Amino acid sequence: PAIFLMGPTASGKTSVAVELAQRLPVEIISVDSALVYRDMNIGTAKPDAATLARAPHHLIDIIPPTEAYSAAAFRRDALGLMADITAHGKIPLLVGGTMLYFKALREGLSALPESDPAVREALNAEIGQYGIERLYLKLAEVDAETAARLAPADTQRIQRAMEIFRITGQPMSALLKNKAQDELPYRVIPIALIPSDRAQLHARIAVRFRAMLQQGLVDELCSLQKKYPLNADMTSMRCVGYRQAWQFLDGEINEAELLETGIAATRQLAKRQLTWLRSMPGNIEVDCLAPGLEKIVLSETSRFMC
RNA sequence: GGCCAAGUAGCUCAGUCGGUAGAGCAGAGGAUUGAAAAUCCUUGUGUCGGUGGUUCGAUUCCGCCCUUGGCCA
Repeated sequence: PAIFLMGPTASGKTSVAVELAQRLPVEIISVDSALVYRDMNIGTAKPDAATLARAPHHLIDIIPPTEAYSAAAFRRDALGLMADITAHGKIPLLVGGTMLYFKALREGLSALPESDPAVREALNAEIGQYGIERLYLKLAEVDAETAARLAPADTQRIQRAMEIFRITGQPMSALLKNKAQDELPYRVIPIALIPSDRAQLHARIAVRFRAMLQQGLVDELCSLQKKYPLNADMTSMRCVGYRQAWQFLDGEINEAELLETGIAATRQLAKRQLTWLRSMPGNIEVDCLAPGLEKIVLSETSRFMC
């Protein structure tokens, strides 16, 4: 078996995972595109050292904020770890909020080329000079099917589709047709933490973001900027909280706006995560606001493992 | 106490030369294949502060009242 523990930001995933780790023969793998970054602790709500000592997490602090991770890299890393964990007679417990990673792990990815920094750079320059409209028209010439599927303003996906074409000489839509049927060799127990009351989740998010600012989120970003050659376009710096803190340091927004936009961005993240969860059938849903959440998840998990 | 300004969507505001109103943000729903905490798509009825008056018709014009700023006493 493999346990998937999925939930939006601020739903209490970590405390549930730690509780499970004390009661069951599991090993935790983080499924989170932000926790992979070293030295980004406050804004990512990374479990603290004491928690990590009690319940070690794989795939945390694995790359510097100057690098990029990906769904494919996650799938590769997670499969390797799951094999090791299983070989030692333990059960992998995958915990996190990056639903694309869960999906990639479970359903596999098509044989597409990985991103190429040089091509991406060239495309960025083109977009900067001529705008995304022109790139979209170019995409329509070489891959009408993908262009029809994408919104003309969806910069990131248009850029990726063009990147694939330039690297392989083939349209993305053609490559997607030979879908890799990588059946995940585990019996998945998918548990989704869903709040029964959105307003309560929002309240939690506000409290938590305020606390992050008090803990020194802005200072943390300053140290990051000193330690690494960062810029605002990097994946790590687009993370919720860091992006707004960067704008604050640049003087684009004031402190009140930092608080407001940071909280709003977190709420929007939670909403998108919930949309993902709704679109994934078969999840065992648990109300993350229920008292005794850890115990509920524990009993659900035990029930499905037998 | 007097004068001036403002009171319109959860917030910031626009607008209606009188025919019951619309942007941005927030919120909600959706998409999601190597950047995904990303990137997009869809979605706007609210006693137009209250109350009288003028009018076929008032959120719009007029009177009074209330609230909030500012200025003068």
